[in-house]
Amino acid sequence: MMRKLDPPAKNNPTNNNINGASKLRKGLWSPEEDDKLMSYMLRNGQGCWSDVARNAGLQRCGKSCRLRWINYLRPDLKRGAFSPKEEELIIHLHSILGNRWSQIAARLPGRTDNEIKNFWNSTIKKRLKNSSSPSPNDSGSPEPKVGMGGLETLNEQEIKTMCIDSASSSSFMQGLSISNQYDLLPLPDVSCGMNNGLGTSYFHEPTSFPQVGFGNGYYGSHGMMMEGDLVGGGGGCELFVPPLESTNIEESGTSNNTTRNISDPHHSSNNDANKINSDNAVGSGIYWQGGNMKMEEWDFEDLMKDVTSFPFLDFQAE
DNA sequence: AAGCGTCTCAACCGCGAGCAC
DNA sequence: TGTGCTCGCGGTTGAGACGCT
Repeated sequence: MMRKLDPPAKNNPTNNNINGASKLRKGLWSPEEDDKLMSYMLRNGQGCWSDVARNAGLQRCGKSCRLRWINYLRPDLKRGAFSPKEEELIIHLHSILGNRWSQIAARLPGRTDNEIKNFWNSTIKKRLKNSSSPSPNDSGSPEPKVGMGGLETLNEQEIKTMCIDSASSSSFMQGLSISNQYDLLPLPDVSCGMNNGLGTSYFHEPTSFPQVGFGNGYYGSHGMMMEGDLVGGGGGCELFVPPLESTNIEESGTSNNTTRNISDPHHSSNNDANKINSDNAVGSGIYWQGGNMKMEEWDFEDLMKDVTSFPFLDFQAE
């Protein structure tokens, strides 16, 4: 459902202050603002959001720009209703993760945490409430419970495919960020994703993102950096299974202190770019979903250990 | 057609974490 | 160590769409 733009000065009093340097706009975004933000992001990629707001000529706070980009403008966003499979996956992931919407969104291609949160609160929550089996986790506690989401209707391959899609989608910003920061560098080699047989299932929507290379999102100085298991045969990168955030960094890499969030402007929007690449080139670096690697690895991993009936979890960190 | 209640979802708010100085 | 800045997250709000009477 698309909203109309705010009527002038009704619910958006700051509209009248659009020319006031100290007054920031609030409320719905106009198409012009969207254009500004979109073109800025396409040209420059993600950096410090307050700089984005300033440099793009927007009378918005950086936070608002970030939200708008992430939830609406990002080219890899999928639009439209949730498919039954997505729904099932959401239910299941929620049963594991609780209200960790960003974690759930990381596993759904082209979906945002906000979108999933809204969907849950408006649709699933109600449905589960009305059904005979109440929500397993309405309280938000990540208490592991399995088998209530009907996920058994998904076969293993379907689930894996969904997660693969998720990997490409959720790591979009990394590719964007890096390619921007490395303006002087060649575009990341995304041949793995784009030219090497990953096919349409990898990219839900063909992107029209001209200058920004992204694919699997795991880039290193030699083209890509991947963490997780490659499954399937031939072609090298035919299927990429993203690691769950619970992946144990120490176990996966050769170093436990080289992990860096490359989408983090504090780390990546400066001349360290090359250093990041070289420091973390293939073999040691693990980049996954904007630095969420640290996110409560302990408890999520514990939780995941308890979940045995969910096929796609088989490929989680060992 | 009008009124009203419900639903959806974009956007805001507040908080905590990480980082630089 | 303290302070300030920025980011990211989850919770909440509220306008508009929708459906029912």
